[in-house]
Amino acid sequence: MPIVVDKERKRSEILEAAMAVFARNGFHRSKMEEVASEAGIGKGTVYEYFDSKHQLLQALHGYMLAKLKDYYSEELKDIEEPPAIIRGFLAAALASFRQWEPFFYVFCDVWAEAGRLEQQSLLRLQLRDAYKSSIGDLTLVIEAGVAGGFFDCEQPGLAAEHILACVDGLALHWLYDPDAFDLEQMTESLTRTVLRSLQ
Amino acid sequence: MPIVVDKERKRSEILEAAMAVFARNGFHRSKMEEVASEAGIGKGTVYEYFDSKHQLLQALHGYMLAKLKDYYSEELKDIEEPPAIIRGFLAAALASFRQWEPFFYVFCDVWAEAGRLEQQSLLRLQLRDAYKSSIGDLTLVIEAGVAGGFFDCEQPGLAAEHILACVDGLALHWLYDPDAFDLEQMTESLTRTVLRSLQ
DNA sequence: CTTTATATTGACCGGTGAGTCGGTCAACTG
DNA sequence: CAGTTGACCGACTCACCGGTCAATATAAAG
Repeated sequence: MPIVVDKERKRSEILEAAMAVFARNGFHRSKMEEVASEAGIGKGTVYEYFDSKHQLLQALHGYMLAKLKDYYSEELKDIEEPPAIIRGFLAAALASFRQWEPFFYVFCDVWAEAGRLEQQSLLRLQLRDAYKSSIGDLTLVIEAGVAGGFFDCEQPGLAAEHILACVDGLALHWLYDPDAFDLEQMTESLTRTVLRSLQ
Repeated sequence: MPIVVDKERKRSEILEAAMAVFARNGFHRSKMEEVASEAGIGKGTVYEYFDSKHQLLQALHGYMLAKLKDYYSEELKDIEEPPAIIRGFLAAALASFRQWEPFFYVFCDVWAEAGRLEQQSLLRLQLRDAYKSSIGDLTLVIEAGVAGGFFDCEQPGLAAEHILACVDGLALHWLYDPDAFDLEQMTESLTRTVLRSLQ
């Protein structure tokens, strides 16, 4: 057996490179050539790891979702009370805009892309699963808050959707006008608005 | 003078065709050829009216913003009380998802595109202006509500941003999972959430 | 009908970039 | 060392599409 390579490691390197390039130029303007050179390898090698440009985007999306999920788990792991979890979630979400900026550029491409694909395309399924799972988690937190007497909310599932939509919408705004966006102030005021809407 | 054509009318026809095609395929996958045939004219003619594909997108974006603005004015023109205006705005916004679906597909492309352009590019400026103007209008409504004793809100500007972000985020979700989206129920619950957050 | 100014067109050009493939080389084996 | 395997590469192919422009069509004017 010749040459032992850490396939998994190189795969990640390509994904990181793709993230940087896609975030910079947008998916459609990015060339596989550039992804390769960003990763410090030849174009042909990229095709050893991914079948096509589209499949690279899918893989990248999955990779990003997993990373984001880990990030949230880490940020929220020691928090117990529902209001504090909501507060922590919003703070983590908005903080992630700055810290993981490239993610959101790519997400925006994925959103635009996914809407045009078959209902059953992997990208769409990934998006839906991630969305449903976030909604589910948030809903549980709100329900716990209601049970604990912290909140008053008749439809926790819908409230969760509103909260998530708000965060996604703010991410969108951040992308095209980051300078007009005061993250600290926004975090504080958003927390107040959300908690107030849950009473 | 030979051949008199209604330039303005044909321009609109091309814009409507572009909207349909861009919404269907996404901006980057759309061909100028297809826009032309959708409009029932030759490719060359499109270039009599627009300098380039990118400029066509810019023009389309301006056209869409103007239409949306008219739509909102019309929907809200006879409403006086701030809570009713908020209610009407949310209803109109969500209803527009279904009614003007192609708009939002194109908006998503514009969002993804604009983030990669120069700060001073027309597309970004258009987006910013539209956003600021919507925020301004909403802020005035909230302030009027506070003055009239309907609302209690310390930072109307930020509350307005939250509301708009929520609507944009829901639009995004609608795009990739329209079936999971119950517009009527969402309108009602969103109105309740928003009004409650304003007390 | 001829002239003239304008409107329209689509064949064509040139640049581009996704994906391929034959060749190279490093590492391991016996 | 000779042989084998498979990771890596980048020059190449080829379909594609944005944009151009010479040719054509149209309609008003004379």
